Parts: sequence; structure tokens; C-alpha cells
Amino acid sequence: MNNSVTLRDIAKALNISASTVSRALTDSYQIGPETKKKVLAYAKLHHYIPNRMARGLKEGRSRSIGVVVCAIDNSFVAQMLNGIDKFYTEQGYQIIIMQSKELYEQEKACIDLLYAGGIDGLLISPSYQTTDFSYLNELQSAGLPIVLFDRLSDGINTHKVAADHLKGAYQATQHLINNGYKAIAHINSNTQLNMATARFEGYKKALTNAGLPIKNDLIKFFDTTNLTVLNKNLELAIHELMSLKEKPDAIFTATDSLTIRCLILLKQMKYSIPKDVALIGFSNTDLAQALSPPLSTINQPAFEIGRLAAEKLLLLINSKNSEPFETLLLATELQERDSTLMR
Amino acid sequence: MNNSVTLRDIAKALNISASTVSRALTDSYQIGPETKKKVLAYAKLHHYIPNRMARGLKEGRSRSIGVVVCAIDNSFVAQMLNGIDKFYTEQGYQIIIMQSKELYEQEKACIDLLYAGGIDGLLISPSYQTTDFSYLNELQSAGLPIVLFDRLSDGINTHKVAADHLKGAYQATQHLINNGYKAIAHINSNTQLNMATARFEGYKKALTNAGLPIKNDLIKFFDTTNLTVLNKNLELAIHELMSLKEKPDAIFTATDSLTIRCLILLKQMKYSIPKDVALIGFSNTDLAQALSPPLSTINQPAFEIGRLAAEKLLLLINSKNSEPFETLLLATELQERDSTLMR
DNA sequence: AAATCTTACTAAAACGATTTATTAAAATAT
DNA sequence: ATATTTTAATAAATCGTTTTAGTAAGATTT
Repeated sequence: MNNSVTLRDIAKALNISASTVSRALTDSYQIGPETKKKVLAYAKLHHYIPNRMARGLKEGRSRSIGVVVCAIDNSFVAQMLNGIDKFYTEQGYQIIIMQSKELYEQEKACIDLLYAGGIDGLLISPSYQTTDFSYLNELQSAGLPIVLFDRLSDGINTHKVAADHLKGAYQATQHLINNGYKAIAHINSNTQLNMATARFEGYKKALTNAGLPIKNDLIKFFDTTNLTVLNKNLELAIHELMSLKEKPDAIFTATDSLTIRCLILLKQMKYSIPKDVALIGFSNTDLAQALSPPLSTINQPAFEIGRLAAEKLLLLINSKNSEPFETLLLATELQERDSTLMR
Repeated sequence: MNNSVTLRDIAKALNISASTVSRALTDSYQIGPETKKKVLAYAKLHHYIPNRMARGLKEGRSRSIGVVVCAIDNSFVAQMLNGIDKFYTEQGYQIIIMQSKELYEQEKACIDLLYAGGIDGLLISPSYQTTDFSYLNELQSAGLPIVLFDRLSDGINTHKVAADHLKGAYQATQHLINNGYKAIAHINSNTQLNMATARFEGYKKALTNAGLPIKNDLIKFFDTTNLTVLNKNLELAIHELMSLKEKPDAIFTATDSLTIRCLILLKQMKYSIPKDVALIGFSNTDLAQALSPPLSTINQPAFEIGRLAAEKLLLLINSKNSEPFETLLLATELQERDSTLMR
């Protein structure tokens, strides 16, 4: 902690009371203009910084926000965090980031720690494992403002901000159909979160609208929690898909890590993309264009999701009058590249 | 803030004093065993959580650590943050991450905010622009424990943790030489930080040791602060290099973003890698194998750098006896892939 | 000129935990 | 039986800020 000047130091030096100094610094009407000037000048000269702990204790809040994400070293997450960070830095709030690593128990542990740390609000993108939201509901009832972002659920009623997963998936599938692909496989996470089902819905809707059949043996769901297990299962699945009598001519992958892993596996298995099979997926990496082949992607407005969620939470914190909760779904963007070239 | 149980609530409920409760919870010898048992039971039952602000105020510290990095949405940085976060979560500390965006002024602003927020220590990876360390020296003199990580400088005397840039660069260059490349270009950032010069030194040392000449027209330094400007200059430079009479048969790029940008530009200009020119660089992306061609890289132990720096800082915070400052240089790892295939 | 209202300030309490100094009671030593 | 030590507790101060409740002195009203 900094051993800096305190209110009392200023008060003593100027021969006035601490309360006067406090009021002068907040430009209160109760303080005369010359006194204000004196105090401000002294405070500036001696680099007075109000003690965050003392203020927090008195005001009953910490001006810090807890943020729980699956992992910090994931480029999409990092982009969202960037948006969150930018907003709160502007607002004089601190953020405390914690990682669930896609584990429900660890997520609870993170939230406990954050709550114990005295956060003013919680921003959470739930883990893939999370199905039980009673925990969050309890905290909400206890008065903790909570906003869900990126990964939504009906398990809790509050503000929610995410990409429009259904439309994004529709966009991707539609794009494949437009480019002449007809047997489109779908690879998704088996999480209970809305995200996965919404993306699956978008896929089915695009197929149906184009008059194409929905074939169950082209649809695969995986436990994406354990990465080594996932990689094995994925390899098996791709093998299975490509050995089908009516094998897919395109794959739509529903998450960032699935997309990248599929690309790597397909290359390892010496399939040519898009000649043997086209590939498109949700992915926010700026390296998509440098991949081989350059990868068509559905991009989510990561920064914007973070920023809007942060705004919503601050609103929630500052207004005790409960406005109705909103769900914001932001548009995704299709990036056409070589991995889905026209048939 | 949570409206939870306080020490006084417990005291009142059990008809004892607040100080007794406090002591019982810290297992003080001054409290009898039954009293301790009673207090602990009550505290557990009612989910007592000590108020962080109150404790911080009393103890004169916040148990929070400031971390300043160039940008959070950079995969290498995110990996280091992961290491830092893991350690401090275990230790019951919070971290507050701020971004300099490679700008000296913004870096100062971040540090100001963190200092004002009452951090117990500062972990900093300076921006490329930073040449003046007097600011950090002042804070250090004012009693703030500081540890430098990832990007080091002689501008301040303290604990420092980073990859061994010189050896890493030597490793890369040596690898190219071993694989039959002779005209090796070097592209680097023009920052004043040790990192850049160390990598340049490693490059020169490897050439010299192999009896190869150091040619100035194969060596380029860039302002890596502004990305759009950088991209233009880089394009020009590659053009220039490849138009030389004695053009390079390999390029060693000294930073993550330079490596990726060069790869993209070379592909755009239709150069074949490694046939026309080989490419190796510092880069920590796990997508290296999925790039086209799979990219040979020098990997830094990012997680470990973060973790060790965090440990060093906590040591500094907790021990007021000043041990001598250490500089830890961690070994890098060569990942051989197709972009540097044997000639 | 007395009563009321502003203006500009201050003293003291409060926030919740820790800690120093104190004390009463019990146990041990002389 | 008295002196001394140990044990187990407590009251009160403290950290640095904000805020409630006052209070003089001067200005304004009646």
C-alpha cells in the first residue's frame, strides 16, 4: 500500500478540519471558494490519493467487479476482456478476472472468492459444465448484481449479452449452401448452455429453409471439457464422417476450439480443404487468414459483447430501481475465405 | 458489496467481545478452546467472510497486485497472465490487469491508477515506447515493490524474469544455419528494451560462430507501435529484401507479431515458404502447426515467466529485508516445423 | 433591534477488522 | 497465606474516509 498523504495530513497542514478537506475535494456547497482553492492546490502538490480501502469501507463498496471466464488465454475471451477492461478503466472501477477452466466446481470457488473479496457486481460467462444456476440465483437474491455474457442460460433472470448464435449458425450454413455444398456436417459441444442449442437450431433452420434434409449421422456432439479426450473423440468422429457412404462435403463447427482442432486434424489426415471437404466455424482468431487454407469464419463482436455487458452491470449496480432485464444479441459477421470456396 | 455477517454480529450473538471473535478466528493462544469452537461453528454456519476493505485499511495493504502489460488480447501475454493469475489465486491475492497498448503515456496512467488503487506490488512488462524508468524508480523509492517481467531493462534495479532472448535468437539462427541457410535476414523491433538488443545479439553471435558475415542490408528494425504503419513498412521492407542481388534465403523475425505479419505478407506476395525463403520467429501461438506452412518457432515459457515473476514479487512484498535482486532468464524451446525445412 | 436564515466551517460517529493495553480470575510458587 | 504467574477475556484505539449533527458569525428579514 502507498504510504501517501491522508486527508488528516492536509487538514493539519492547512489548519482546518478533515471533514472540510473531504468536502472541499468533492466540491461541496458547504465550503467557501478560497478554502476549496487552498485544499485543491495542496492536494495536487502533494499528490493526495484517497485511500481506496477507507473509502470502500465507508461507502460499503469496493469499486471492483468480478469477472469469471473459462480461460484467459483464449483469444476470443481475451478480446471480450479487453472490452470489459476498457469500459471499467474509464469508469474508475477495477476488474478481478478469474478462470473456471470449464469446471463447475472451480467456477463456484471463483465466485466464492470474488464475493468474499467484496465485489460490487459479477460478470460471468458460465463454464460448459454449468447446468445448475441456483448458486448464482442465491447470490442475486442476496443483493449481488449479476450480468451473464457470451454464454447465456435461462437458469437465471438478469441482463444478458451475447452474440446472436442462432443467426450466426444460420449465416454459416446458408453460406455453405449458397456455395454449392449439400451434405453439411455439424460438430458441436454437448454443453447445456443456450449457445450450443442456438447454434444447432440455426444450422437446422438453414437446412430446412433450403429444402435440405437433416441427417443425424452428420451431427456430432462432444464433451469439450477435457481437451485430450476431445482430440481423440474428434479424430474418431472425423474418420467416421469421412467413411460414410454419403459423406459430408462440408463441416460447420460450432465453437472456436472445435474449428481449429478440426482444421488441424483434417490436415493431418491429408484431406484437402475445401476440395475433399469445406470447413467453416465460429472462430475469432485474427490468424484465420494465415491458416492453411485461409479459414472462413463466423466472427463474434467480442469487444462489443464485453463492453456492453460491463455497461449493463454498472447500470444495475447504480440504479436500485429494478428496470426490466434485457437480453442483447449482437450480430455476427461472416468472413469468406478459401476453406469454403464455391464448388 | 456483500451485506454479510460481521465480527460484531458474531460477538453479539455469542455474548462475547468482537476482539475475542477476531482472535478466535485466527486461532490465537489467548482464547480458550471451547470459545474457539463456538466461534468457529457460528462463523461457518452463518458464512462469515472478513470484510476485505476493513482488513485492508487496518493492515495497510490491499492484497491486490497491479499487472501492466501491452495488451491482454495477445496470446503470449494471456499465457503469462494465466501463470500470474494461478499463483495469486492460490495465495489469496487479487490481480488488477491494465493495458499500456505500447504507449508510454498510457503506461504511466495505468500505473498511477494502480498506485492510487492501493496495490501492494507491481508486476510490469514495459511498453515498447518506454525508455524512461525514472517514474518506476520513484515509485520504488516510495516503497512500492516492483518486479519486471518478459521485457527487461537496466533502467531499474529489481527482480526481473524473462525468457533468455539471446539464447533463443541464437537457437533460431543456428537452426537455420544447420538446415543449410546462409543468407539470413533479421527483422526486429526498434524498441530500446533489452529484449530487442538481446535477440539481435543472439542472431549476430550465431552468424559469427558459423563464420558467416553480418550484412547490414539484411537487417531491419521497425517501429512496432503503430500496427497499420508497421504493416506498410514491413511490406516495403520484404519487397526490398527480396529484390536484393544477394537476397536472403531465410528470415528470422524477433517478435510474435512480426513473425505472423511476415508470414501473411510473404504469402500475399506469393513467395513459397521455405522454397523461396525460410521463416522462423519468436511466437507462442498454438496455431503455429495449423498455419501454412506449419511455422517453426522459438517458444517462450510464458506461463512459467508469469508464475515466477509473481512469486518473486510476493517475496519482495513479504520480506522487508532486502535480499540482492535477481534476474531469471528462462530457456526457450525450438519448434521445428515445415517453414524451415532442410535446404 | 430582535428573530430568522445563510454561509462556512467543525466535532464526532461510523464503516469492520486488528491490536495494544488492561483486567479479573484461576493456577502456581514461595 | 501471600506473592507471582498464567489464562482468558475485554475495552478502546486505530486505519482513512464520509457524513450527520452541530455551531458560531454574518447577512437578511420583520
